[in-house]
Amino acid sequence: MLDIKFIRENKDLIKEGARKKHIDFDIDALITVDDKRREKLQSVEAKKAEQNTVSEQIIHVTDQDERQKLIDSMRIVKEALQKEEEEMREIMKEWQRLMVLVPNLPDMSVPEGATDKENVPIRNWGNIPTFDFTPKSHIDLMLNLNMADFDRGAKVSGFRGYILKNDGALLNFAVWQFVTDRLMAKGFSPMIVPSLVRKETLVGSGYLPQGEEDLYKTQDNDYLAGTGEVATMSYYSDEILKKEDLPLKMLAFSPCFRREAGSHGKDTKGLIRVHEFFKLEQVILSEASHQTSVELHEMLTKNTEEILQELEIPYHVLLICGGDLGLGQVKKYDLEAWVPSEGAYRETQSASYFHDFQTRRLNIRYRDTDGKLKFVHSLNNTAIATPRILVSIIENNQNIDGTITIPKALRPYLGNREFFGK
RNA sequence: GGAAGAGUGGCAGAGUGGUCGAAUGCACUGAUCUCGAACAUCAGCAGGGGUGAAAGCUCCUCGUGGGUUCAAAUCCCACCUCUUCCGCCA
Repeated sequence: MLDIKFIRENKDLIKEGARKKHIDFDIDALITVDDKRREKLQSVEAKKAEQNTVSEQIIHVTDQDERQKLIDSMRIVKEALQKEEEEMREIMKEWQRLMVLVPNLPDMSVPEGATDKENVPIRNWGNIPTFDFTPKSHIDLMLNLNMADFDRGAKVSGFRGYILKNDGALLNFAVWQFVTDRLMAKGFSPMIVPSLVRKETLVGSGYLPQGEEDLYKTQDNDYLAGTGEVATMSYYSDEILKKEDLPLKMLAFSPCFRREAGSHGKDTKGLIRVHEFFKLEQVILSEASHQTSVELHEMLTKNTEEILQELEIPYHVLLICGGDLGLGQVKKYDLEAWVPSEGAYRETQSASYFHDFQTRRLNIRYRDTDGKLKFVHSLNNTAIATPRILVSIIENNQNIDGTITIPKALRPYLGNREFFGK
């Protein structure tokens, strides 16, 4: 959500931003509704002011006739006021509906483009492995080594179900612990946050009402969140933070649930796209400064790159184009890891910043040195998502005999073994 | 699942129909005192909106949303959250 004053004063910027994001938004319709809102507001307030003034008189008037006359006159004002307030409610409904559709402004450095095809690769790391044999998919590799079970996963859990077992389970634990250690060393506080959240929590973080389709809902009208960001951002909602505590760096672990409603037929096998997965998410709340947001965004991206580098996974970084940005995002980098069986990079991490777009709705503020309350800035980036990242770890490190070389960084977490399958 | 109670400013806590945006204390800020600090004394100190160049004027907010009333923190209804007790369970 943006500030209506800012919107009114920067109509052209908003228009240009929406164009760049390829979001169809009629700003003039919003301005028209806002004009109505202001007009009605003034009229309502004038009546209330009258009501307050006369109420004051009623208290002090001793003459009973005079008093009754005042009360009668207020009865008329009251009726008119009730009618106008009803009109105001209607206006506000429309106003709010439009306000949550206003896209945040993309950064200058965001490239033009309509779809993910126009995202711009800005750097590569690592050498794509060449195999003198036909590389197997993680599905075959894991089945052969008894690290996973997909048939029984589907039997138990349904479509896209999976079970990690033995070294597959241990590898997952190792990845979590490794990433947690690295980010704690960079000042992130580890947290385990709920996936089962209230509707208000999702509305506050902007995943509802738009994202209803992709969320699981319980019979108590709670939801299963698709990312730990939801609970983590809401953690400080309606609070005033201390400036000296900023930036708050959180590393949130949570199970994540996605219905994948729009992805039927995509990635139907294996661990790439599943309904239930786990994520360690970096979330930052910082002072309200564009410069700080930019610096922290680069830092978040670097953190994740370092993790992939230590895991020895070839990846590239994409600068996301306007049309592929979310409503609130100012700028986003996606990291994609190499998947040999597909001969392609697949998205594993995503780093964005929002300025105060999220925190305005969540009402997270701090008192700045000038004494004013300001909305904090928010940023987030995946630290690691499992089991998807296991795909790249396993496939890139496979050997001709079907064994898997364990990346050095993970060995301390796996009893200093060098291989799976030996 | 059953029963009872509670939600007021950054925090604690008073306030049961009009003089209440709200006593008091703590915290915080400034001044005085001091070589400096602590102590003490004095003063200031909720958030948001409208209008205005500004000073100012004005509206809203006592968990949330409705209602009663000329008038609601205060009365009524619904919902949310928390606490305590009983039951059940890990």
